[in-house]
This record gives sequence, structure tokens and C-alpha cells, in this order.
Amino acid sequence: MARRATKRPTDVELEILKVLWERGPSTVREVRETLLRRVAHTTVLTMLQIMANKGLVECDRSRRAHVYRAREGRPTVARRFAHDLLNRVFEGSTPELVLYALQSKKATPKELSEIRRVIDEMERRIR
Amino acid sequence: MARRATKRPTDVELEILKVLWERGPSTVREVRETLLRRVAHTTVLTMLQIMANKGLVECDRSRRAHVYRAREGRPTVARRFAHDLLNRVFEGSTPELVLYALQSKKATPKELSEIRRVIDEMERRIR
DNA sequence: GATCGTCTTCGAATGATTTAGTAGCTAGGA
DNA sequence: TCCTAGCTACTAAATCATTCGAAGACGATC
Repeated sequence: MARRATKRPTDVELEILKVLWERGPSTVREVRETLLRRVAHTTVLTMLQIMANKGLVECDRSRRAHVYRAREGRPTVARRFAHDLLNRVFEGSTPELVLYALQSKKATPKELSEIRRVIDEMERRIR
Repeated sequence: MARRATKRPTDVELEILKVLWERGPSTVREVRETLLRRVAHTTVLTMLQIMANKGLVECDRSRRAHVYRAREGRPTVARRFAHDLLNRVFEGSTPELVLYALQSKKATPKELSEIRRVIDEMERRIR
């Protein structure tokens, strides 16, 4: 069991990961209370067990209420999501991804200059 | 049936859409032959029927071999994919998406300047 | 008209995803 | 010691995604 997490997490899995990133290691109860969606305690438990099996989370059983924590940080997972979309939909073309992202949601002037900063940074790193 | 396509297409569905975008309206046979993955004829047929049901494709039954065509162009679907990822993973922050996309796959200098052009264009449109 | 190849219809199996009920264990209080 | 509140384990079920075989329909050809 506990295979390496290689595919992108499902929608519900991502919701739970977000909670763990935000709260840090948490019990089932805590995850459930933080989740926006109302679900049964056992539902969250089952999801966490599945995620542990997939290697998305780790489980500390030393306490009565097991404590779960995300195995990978948000940046790692975010990168994988971006990479996946890039290859699956945009044939690896980052400019295309940026174009359609900007078309899908109007960015503020502030965001645009922030993106510019990101590009500058990348260019500096290349040179 | 034939609900409006609202959720993102699945992996296989996207593969098939790509074929339809590339070839234009096509029969099951044509889609199957163009697909990289080797699958049975009926598999492709079933997928197309499911996709017709979801509103992803339309079916022209006037000929012996039904002709399927994508209901939405690549740009529309690409935008939806980008929008979805933006909201689901990056809390709507385009700069974050760009940052992680660039981290996940090193862009060439040419690509970077292309992205810059995209930003310029957006900025011009805002003003 | 009989036959052959091509297409579709139908039905079904499998595995992943998501949700949750029931039962049983256990620490801590009465 | 015994009970209870709070957890986990186990089980189950609904739905979706993916795959494809068997069989029937239909047009062209002999």
C-alpha cells in the first residue's frame, strides 16, 4: 500500500488537502469541522484512509484520535496540477495557458504587474 | 438529455475532443484511427454517445456512419479548463497559476517574451 | 435474393469516487 | 467496576468512467 502520489488528487481529496495545509496536522473531527461541505464524520475518515493509501497523507496513530497530515506541501501539488493541465490541454505551451487563464478571468492591473514580476524572475534565472 | 457541458471533460473525452478539433466532424472509425491509444471501435462509439449525452458533441445521423462534431471549439474548452484550475487550486490567483506553471516546466526565452506580449495585450485592453 | 463488411444498439463488467451506517474498542468518569 | 462519549474499522451502496463483446441492421455486391 501507500503508493506514491502520482496522479492529481480528486476534487474532494483536494478539498481535504487544503484543510490540512491550512490547519496543519489534524484529526478527522477537525478536518470535518473545517470543511465547508457538510458530510458525515465517517465520510471524512474514509476519505483520509483512502488518501493515506494513495500516499497523499500520513497518519500518526500514537494518539487516540489519529492525526493526519499532508505528505506534500501546497506548492508541490500546485505545480503538479499546473504541469498536468499544461500537458493535457495546452500541449505544453505556457503562453497559451496564460492567455486562456487571463481570458477566463479578467486580472486586475495589480495582478498583471505581478505576473510580469514572475516572468522577470524567470528570465533572470535563465540568464 | 443532452445537458449543457458544464464540468470539465474527462481525460478520455478530452482526447476525443482533440481529434474532432483537429479533423473536424468525423465518424467513429475516423476518430478511432486518429486516436493514439488503441481501443475497440465500440469503445469510441460509446464514449461519443456519452459525450453527446453530456452535450460535448453533436451527432449527425443522416448518413449511415453517424458523424460527430465537437459542440464547442478548443478555445472555449481551454478557457473552461484554465478557469476551473484557477478556482479549484489557485483560489483565483492568476499570478500563482503562472508562477507554478513556470516552475513545473522551464519556459524558453521565446515563450517568456510571448507571455509578456500576452500581458501587454491584456493591459492595453484594460486601459 | 443471399452474402459480406460496416455500423449501431444493447448490455455488461470493472474499477474509481464518494457517501455513510453499524459495530466494536477504549479512555476516563461515576 | 461499569458506563458513556468519542473514535476507528468494516461494510455497503450509489454513481461515474472506461472498456468492449454479441447481435442486429443496412447497403453494396455477386
